[in-house]
Amino acid sequence: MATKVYKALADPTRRKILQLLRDRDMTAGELSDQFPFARPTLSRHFNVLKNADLIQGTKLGNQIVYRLNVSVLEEALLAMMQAFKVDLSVSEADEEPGQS
Amino acid sequence: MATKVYKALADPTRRKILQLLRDRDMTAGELSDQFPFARPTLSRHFNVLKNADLIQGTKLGNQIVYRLNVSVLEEALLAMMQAFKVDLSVSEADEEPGQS
DNA sequence: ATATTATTTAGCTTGTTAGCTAAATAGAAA
DNA sequence: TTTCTATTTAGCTAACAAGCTAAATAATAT
Repeated sequence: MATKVYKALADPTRRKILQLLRDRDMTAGELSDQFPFARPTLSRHFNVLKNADLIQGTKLGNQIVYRLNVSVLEEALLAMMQAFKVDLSVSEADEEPGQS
Repeated sequence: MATKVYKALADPTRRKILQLLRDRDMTAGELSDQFPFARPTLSRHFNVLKNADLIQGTKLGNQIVYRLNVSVLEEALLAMMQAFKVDLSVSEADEEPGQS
């Protein structure tokens, strides 16, 4: 997975944007209203997320509707787990056999 | 989960350190030898990872042995998945019922 | 005590990031 | 066409991050 994704996730504002989009598509303005920052600031955050391919924007008349790229996010997290060899499977049936 | 962890993961050098420690504990020097950077640079990376509680260092005589905090890493990734409502469970048995 | 080795801390430099305001673009409404 | 609204782009500043070298610390070996 690209460093771009990790970098994109490193900012709390961007993480919250992703979480908001997890629930529904939102326009740039709607998203911006959730934050205490100026619009251009949010606009740049959108751009970072777009460059990481985590969201995509579609022009709809006057405004831009942003949508989460769910599959990209999922694959990113999966790749992360593989990179660190973290196994989050459910069953804990068998213990590692040790000398006892 | 704290922003510290996300920030710590945002740097490729630090990610590689974690991966190396995934296999075995290593001294600061051993780790440094894997990278084309000066020791003090690596030292600061160790510190960032320590502050995120992802690794821990133990003085052993002359040197410092770094060890991965596996459980912290695992919980971090789990929290990440929950934060983004990503479900990586195995079964894909049932499809979402759609109008057809 | 002195020197050697391993590591960190301090201080500097350069590049990046995240905030801001002002200006540009683009579509919708009048 | 003029105005209004939504959003982005441009350009600025301050803070942060990551690299470096030189110096400090701490343990080991001579």
